[in-house]
Amino acid sequence: MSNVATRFAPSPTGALHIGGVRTALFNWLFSKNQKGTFHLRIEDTDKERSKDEHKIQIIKSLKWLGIEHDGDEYIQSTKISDHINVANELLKNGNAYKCYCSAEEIEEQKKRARQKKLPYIYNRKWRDLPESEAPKDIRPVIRFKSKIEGSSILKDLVQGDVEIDNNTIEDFIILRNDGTPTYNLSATVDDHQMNMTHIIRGDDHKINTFKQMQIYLAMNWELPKFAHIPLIHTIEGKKLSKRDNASTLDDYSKIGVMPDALRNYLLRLGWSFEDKEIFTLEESIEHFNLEGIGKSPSKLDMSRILSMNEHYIKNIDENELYKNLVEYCEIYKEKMNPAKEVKIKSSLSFLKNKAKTLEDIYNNAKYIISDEVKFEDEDLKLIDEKAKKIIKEFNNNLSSLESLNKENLEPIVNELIKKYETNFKGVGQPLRVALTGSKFGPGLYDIVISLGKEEVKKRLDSKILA
RNA sequence: GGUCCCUUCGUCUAUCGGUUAGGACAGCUGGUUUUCAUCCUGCAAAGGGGGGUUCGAUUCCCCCAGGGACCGCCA
Repeated sequence: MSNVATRFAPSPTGALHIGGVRTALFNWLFSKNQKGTFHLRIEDTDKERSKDEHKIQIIKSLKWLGIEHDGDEYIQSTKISDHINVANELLKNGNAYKCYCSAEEIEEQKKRARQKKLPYIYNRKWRDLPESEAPKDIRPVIRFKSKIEGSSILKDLVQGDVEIDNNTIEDFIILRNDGTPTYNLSATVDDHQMNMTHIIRGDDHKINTFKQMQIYLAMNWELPKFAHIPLIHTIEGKKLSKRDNASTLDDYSKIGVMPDALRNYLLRLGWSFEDKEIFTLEESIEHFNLEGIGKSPSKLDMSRILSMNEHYIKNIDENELYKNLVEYCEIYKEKMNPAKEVKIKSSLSFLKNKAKTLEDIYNNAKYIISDEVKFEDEDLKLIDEKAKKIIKEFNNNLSSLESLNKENLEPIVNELIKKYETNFKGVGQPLRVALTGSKFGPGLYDIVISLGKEEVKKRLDSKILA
């Protein structure tokens, strides 16, 4: 095992976001490719918004996708005293200072900056003021003494060298006036304590990285390597946010996108390996690298997700597909009766032909899953007097058959077509509706054969068709 | 507004100075077909603009334009 260690650090404030899923995937793949470890850190220090149920949901979602973290999850809120200790140490070694500015004073500065159309940056008032001048009635925050002169370079594994003037980074707060640490401090201390070697995260963290690098430097800690991956955009080209629909993992699982398909789609969103499109889990681990990550943001494309899913539906082992279907139905539709397993499994070959999602397969298979045929008024209209005769005659002709197969069903249907001077649709559609309650669905012969002679007769004998 | 990042078919992308700019999804033809699909043919579709460097730029450099991210005592 190498010493490569990566992490995914979500805050448990909601359902797992699709952008977060991809970040987790990239971190996980990179560590696995490097024979390293992947860790999960729960950043639950925002007590207001953090919920245990979200944490559980996040872990479950990652597992659903095939991502499991090594070791226990690291709970940030349990490490707060460590963060505070580091803040005090920074205070002691002169890399941080107490700032006694009131909230009003800061607000005033921001307002003035806005008016002058200048960027707001804290004016570093207390950076050099002596403690003796501190007002008694204000509890100070602790600010990091950020570099003013020169510039810093981030050697980013995806973006290359990024240089920024140090004076554009303000003296950011590391400890609030209630004594709690802020994000940049906590994240840095945690990453160091967790011995992270590679920080792979969204582009939106780049400025944070410049702040965090300074903390590493001030503490004399070894710097991890950073890789900032471009964000996922909506079709309009904006950062995908929780407010956008179809932005969480659940949005996809609930319509019947399979984990492997989503994993494969996300893998290829912003990453490529030659012209290869389809990657098994093993292949993705084998080939994943940071070099293959593109620099430009990419848009989420539903039709690609669906066609990827369709590809998996058509190509994976049918036992595997059935497992996915059962799991899906249990969560989002209805629990499948185990007695139907054989029938559904053997019908999968044609049920899946018309499906882009597990939901489609479920809909196609409804006539098997449910013993009762429900009719829509609209469809019932198709069953006119002529249709009833056809159905009856078909039903009678069935009796003479030893077994059901396409070869012996076809002549019966063809004869009916001739006799009633119609086309296949004229015979097939009423029969399909009679047997399944729907105009759409698998081919007629597939339906009849899969139902079996007895069940077909039972359904065609229904009073509603008489 | 400041800082930083990005820019190849509608979308995801390949190309690491010389290609008829390739693939995939979507789209559109045609064929098979038993509705809807599947499947198979084929077609159409791209280097934001302007300067350099070079015998030669999508590729290297600069400028512009457009888009994006960040600018919390949230994470």
